[in-house]
Amino acid sequence: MEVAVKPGDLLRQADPERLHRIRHTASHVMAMAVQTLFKDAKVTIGPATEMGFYYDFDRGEPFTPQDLKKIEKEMRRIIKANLPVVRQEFDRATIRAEIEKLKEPYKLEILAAIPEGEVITRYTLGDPNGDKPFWWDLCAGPHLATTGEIHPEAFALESVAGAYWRGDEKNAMLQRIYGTAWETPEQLQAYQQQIEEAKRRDHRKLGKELQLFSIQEDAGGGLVFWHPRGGTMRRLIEDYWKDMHVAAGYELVNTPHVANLDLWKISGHNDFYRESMFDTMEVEEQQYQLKPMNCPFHVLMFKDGLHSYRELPMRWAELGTVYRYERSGTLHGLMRVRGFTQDDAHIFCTEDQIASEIFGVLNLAETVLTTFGFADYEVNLSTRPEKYVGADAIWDKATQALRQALDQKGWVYKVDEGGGAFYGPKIDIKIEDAIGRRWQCSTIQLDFNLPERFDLHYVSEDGARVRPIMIHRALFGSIERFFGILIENYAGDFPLWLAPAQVRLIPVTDAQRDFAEGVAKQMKTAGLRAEVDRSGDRMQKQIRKAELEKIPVMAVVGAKEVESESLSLRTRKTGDLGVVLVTVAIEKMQAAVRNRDWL
RNA sequence: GCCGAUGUAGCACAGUGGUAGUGCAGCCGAUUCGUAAUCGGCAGGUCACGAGUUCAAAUCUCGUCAUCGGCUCCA
Repeated sequence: MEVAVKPGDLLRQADPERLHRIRHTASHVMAMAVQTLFKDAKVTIGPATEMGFYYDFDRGEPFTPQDLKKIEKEMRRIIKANLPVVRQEFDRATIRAEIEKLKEPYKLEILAAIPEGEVITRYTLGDPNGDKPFWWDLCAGPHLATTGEIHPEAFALESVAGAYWRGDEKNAMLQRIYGTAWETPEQLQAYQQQIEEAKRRDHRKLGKELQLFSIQEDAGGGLVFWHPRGGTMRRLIEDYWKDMHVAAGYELVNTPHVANLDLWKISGHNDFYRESMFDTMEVEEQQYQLKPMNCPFHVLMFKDGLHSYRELPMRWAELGTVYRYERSGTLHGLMRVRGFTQDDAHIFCTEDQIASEIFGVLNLAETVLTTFGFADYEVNLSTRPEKYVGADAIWDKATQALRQALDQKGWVYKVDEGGGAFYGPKIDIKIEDAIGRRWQCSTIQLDFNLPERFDLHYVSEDGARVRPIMIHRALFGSIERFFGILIENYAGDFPLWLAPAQVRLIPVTDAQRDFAEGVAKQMKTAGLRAEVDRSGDRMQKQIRKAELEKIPVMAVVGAKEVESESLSLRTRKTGDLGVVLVTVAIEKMQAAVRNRDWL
């Protein structure tokens, strides 16, 4: 189901610079409106965002949806009054006195945070000397020239939410009001359409409707149940993943879900990752830990035996299920859960092998992601942070190797200087879905820490014991999350090879039931997932049900079809395909599955 | 975890102090039908859970759990 007008196209026409001014000014207009209506509200900050703006207020009571309507109305009044927006420069002492007059404690904090020597500016709405309304905020700008430049029908207040002052949960909880603003009402509409589209694709909604998975209160939050249809899809995804990895020179391994806490002490996780771990459990007076990561297990396996340089690189892959404590408020469908399966792999190699191994991972990532319809990536390389372990020389060499691999791949990438983990540099890949949202899935991370902590080594050509390089990588990130992204990307309309039920056989009357069952059996033998509608409903109803279940192919069987050993095919993608022989229908579907295409 | 909202049948929702309702789905019966809903009947809920207020609680209060929108964090 394609959207008639692609909202994204309309939104891309917008001028980013002007949008920024509109939103920033809208946030000031909102703050003015709030302080007009609610005298006790203290202002804090109110920036423009990617899709709109927000402003945080300190106020005893939270705002209600009714308040938002009032605020919107007041904003329209301010816009219609067409107040001038004036930038004024101030010296620190004068502006401090002005802020003190207004009794705005947060603004004083903001002022104190402005470095010496920087120009201090305020923006006023309205004329300070006239009798028109007047309001101002300490702000770097930029803004529109007048409030009237905001189109009164191209903005909307969206929601209220709590937010911490300066994003720190130790600070006071402020009341944030989110809004959106655009150049034209058409753009606003397109934006709202896009939100509707995202809602339509919501994996939580589709997951329930299509009976793919559930998360059950009785079991606890963040724990996923894969129902038969979702389970079928997971099997397909995992089988594909395994085949690709074996083909790419990986070996598949399996490791336990719990281990002695001592292991996590050696790995360091018990210190720096404790707050994300489930509590320990006691077994025969020993402490055991549910695993939050797979890496220490693979390290232990590497340690179990002496390795020659001739064995390297060793590539060990595992669909490893890990458990992490996530705070209840952060759980979100499949995207953020407490138990999930990483498509993990660890590569142990020599320093000289880094570049070629990374290149191999990039190629594999591209192959795998493209298969699921993701061909556009945003790639980031993160380099050495302030605090780190490992020698400078190896950091430099490794970072250089990552660059070399990316250049060889020919991918455009951004460098996040100092954004790497303390134990090594990394490459992150974000994929873009069908409606332009970006998701971080793949990550490739060098680790100079674990080999050191576990004292890993291999025997080199000259008989010396050498520390191997450890590369940690995941392509999907987590199967659960990737599945959620897949559902939203395809809006539940999966390509034939992934669809949990590929073809629904629809007998026109009960007289065709046996024939349909026979065809279904034939299809199953041919490796297709076929089902017969045994409800006895009218054909129209059967078609409707299959459409709502988003089954890609419907095969209607009436008296004529039985007579000619054929099927009347109808697909979700292209509609009526006409009558074809059963054998031909099977071949067509098999071909579509092979090509990972729709029918 | 924090701020706010929500939790009624498998699903979508109505019900604001007086014994719990509608549609779809399910089951039974009739219908045997040609590309998105045939008709009739039946059954299904200690109103998330626990406490309290009240003669009386889905409805009011408190607590717990879960979900939703954010904050923070992240696969």
